[in-house]
Amino acid sequence: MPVVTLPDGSQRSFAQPVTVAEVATSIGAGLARAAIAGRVDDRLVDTSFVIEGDARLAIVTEKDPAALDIIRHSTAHLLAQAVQSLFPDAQVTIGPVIEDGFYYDFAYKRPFTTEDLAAIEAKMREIAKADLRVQRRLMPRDEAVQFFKNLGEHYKAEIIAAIPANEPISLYGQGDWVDLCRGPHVPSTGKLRAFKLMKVAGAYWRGDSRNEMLQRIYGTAWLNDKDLNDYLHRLEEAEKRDHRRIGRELNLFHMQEEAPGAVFWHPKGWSVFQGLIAYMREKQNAAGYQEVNAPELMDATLWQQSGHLEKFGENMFTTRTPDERLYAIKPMNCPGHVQIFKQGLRSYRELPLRFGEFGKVHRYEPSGALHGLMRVRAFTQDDAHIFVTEDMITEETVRGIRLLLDIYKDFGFDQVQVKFSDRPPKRVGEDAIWDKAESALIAATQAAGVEYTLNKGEGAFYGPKLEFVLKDAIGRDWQCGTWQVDLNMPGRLGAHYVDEHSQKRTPVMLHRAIFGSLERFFGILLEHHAGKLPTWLAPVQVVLMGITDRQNEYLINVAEFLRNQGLRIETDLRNEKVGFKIREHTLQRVPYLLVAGDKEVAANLLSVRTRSGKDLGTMSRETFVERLAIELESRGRRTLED
RNA sequence: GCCGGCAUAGCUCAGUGGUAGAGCAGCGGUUUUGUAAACCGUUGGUCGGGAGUUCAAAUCUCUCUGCCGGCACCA
Repeated sequence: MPVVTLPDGSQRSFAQPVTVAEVATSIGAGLARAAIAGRVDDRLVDTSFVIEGDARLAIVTEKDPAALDIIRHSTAHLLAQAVQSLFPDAQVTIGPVIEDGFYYDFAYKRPFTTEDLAAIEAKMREIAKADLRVQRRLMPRDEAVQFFKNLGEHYKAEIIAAIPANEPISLYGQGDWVDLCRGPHVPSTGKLRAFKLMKVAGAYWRGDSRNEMLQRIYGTAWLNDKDLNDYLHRLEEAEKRDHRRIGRELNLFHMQEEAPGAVFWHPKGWSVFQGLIAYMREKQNAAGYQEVNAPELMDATLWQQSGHLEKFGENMFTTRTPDERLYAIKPMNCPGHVQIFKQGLRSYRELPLRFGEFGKVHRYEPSGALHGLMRVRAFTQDDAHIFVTEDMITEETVRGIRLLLDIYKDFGFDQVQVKFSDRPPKRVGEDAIWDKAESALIAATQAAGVEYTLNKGEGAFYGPKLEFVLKDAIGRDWQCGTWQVDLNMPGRLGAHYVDEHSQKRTPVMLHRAIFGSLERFFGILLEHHAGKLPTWLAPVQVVLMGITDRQNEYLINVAEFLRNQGLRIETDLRNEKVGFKIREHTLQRVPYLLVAGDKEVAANLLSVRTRSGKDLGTMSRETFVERLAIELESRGRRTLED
């Protein structure tokens, strides 16, 4: 006699065990039709789930946040059924839900083509339309292994064989097709309406590059067509933000075949790049850092000593010179900074000693990893190494974290997530040293009052690290900053200081980067702002233009004035209509367009227009400069529009 | 690195074995113009590199390079 308690507190009793679907029907036909799954005592189940005893039950409809995942999961099954219907000897493997959709990996004798994809999608619609019932059944594990082996599904059999023998396996069937799955699923394929297959790609079996490559089909699925179309629209918008496209359109930089993974900075791009460096230099100087510069090319023996050649060698560029010496191009700045530290006898009184470098490093990245500015082989780091005593780790880390978060705020990144990465499998140094380094970093992080998540085994080969992840305007995560505690490298490279008892001690080295790679940070900024860089960074801040050539003299005069105020300005005196000029400079994302016609000249004013198309009216050149100064000083927190 | 796709004018792209095209940009001219595209004319290509098949290759084959989407990698 199960008594079912509904979310509103009302209770219904039944004479015998009932299914979720039956309870829904007893409440109303509309609810029964809308039911996607059930939540029995907070556990998600199918609508066919049988409630044996007293339980709390919520009918999961589209309004429930869990509905979308269930639909995506069921759509993955629909995909697999369609593939096996069209390609019977394709084997299924796994098909999980991912952000915005799902994928399913198949083993097949040949890669799927885009034509196959269209056919598969058509088949999916056909099956969805047939509204097949989705049925769950249980099978003992060993029987399930045999069942899938008999079907020729060796991957599936392998997955099941890894499940403990006493756990029964649930199988889901729709029509004549069946798959292993934990569930829950929609009650019938007709519930799946808004979906689209996106792309095919290779993916390694079990995510291991030593294994064979499977065919992965990606799809997206939503509650309705509107959500689906919104999603497709979002993708288009994201593509318009692509930094590679903006970089070309705004003439910021280019890359070419002869220099894979390296950037040719054009004047405008380099202006922004220099702006980033100038900003960081100012912040670092104020925070007690000293800027240094170390060689890009150093003898391989030094890199052997540091451990880089052994642990990092496959990512390093080396060069053999005519005198038969082997040099390595630096992939990191730390060994160079240790050399600077080692010059002369260091005293504990000098610590903390903070060395910063805008160091250009080269790393041989796998060709398939290269991606615009986001993943390059030659890049500039805002890299610093802080030499401290063990006692200083906490205080210095607290200061460092504060500086990092402060700087991110200036760029409009208020949401920063922190990850703690502990010892990786490939590392130098004794475990006892790692124990010490990890606990010191955790203690310091806690002292800074920062929440963090654990990133197991992802530390640097010489020490644990904190990673700072920024969220951009369209919700994507970007790992930028890093803070690392290193109890290994200084000792390996023979760095010492003399303590208050005249004892030689090995310093602790804290590695730090805030932008990370300036190239990458530049790319993130471009995408975050969709090319509309804040005025303080914009390569051209103001363009002056006239209506006819009668205003030229006036404009040249104003231009000189603005330039003398330190603004980056251009004049556009071309024989073009003002609408045409406005269009061009707006597309170039120039923050402010100043227009002068005969009226403005007569009144000694300027008509001010923003790149977002807003008309700010006319004002004098002095007022414009004054108001712009507020925007520049506040780093865009207050603009002319405010 | 692995799987797949792509590579034609500065950019975006047509061109499925038979004389390389369009729009925009550029250049020359006309136009003196009021807040997101004035008009006319015109230059521009070893069709990514190399090899092969063919009477004939942008087009078919092989190979190299790069890029794009994933996977792996991101020390």
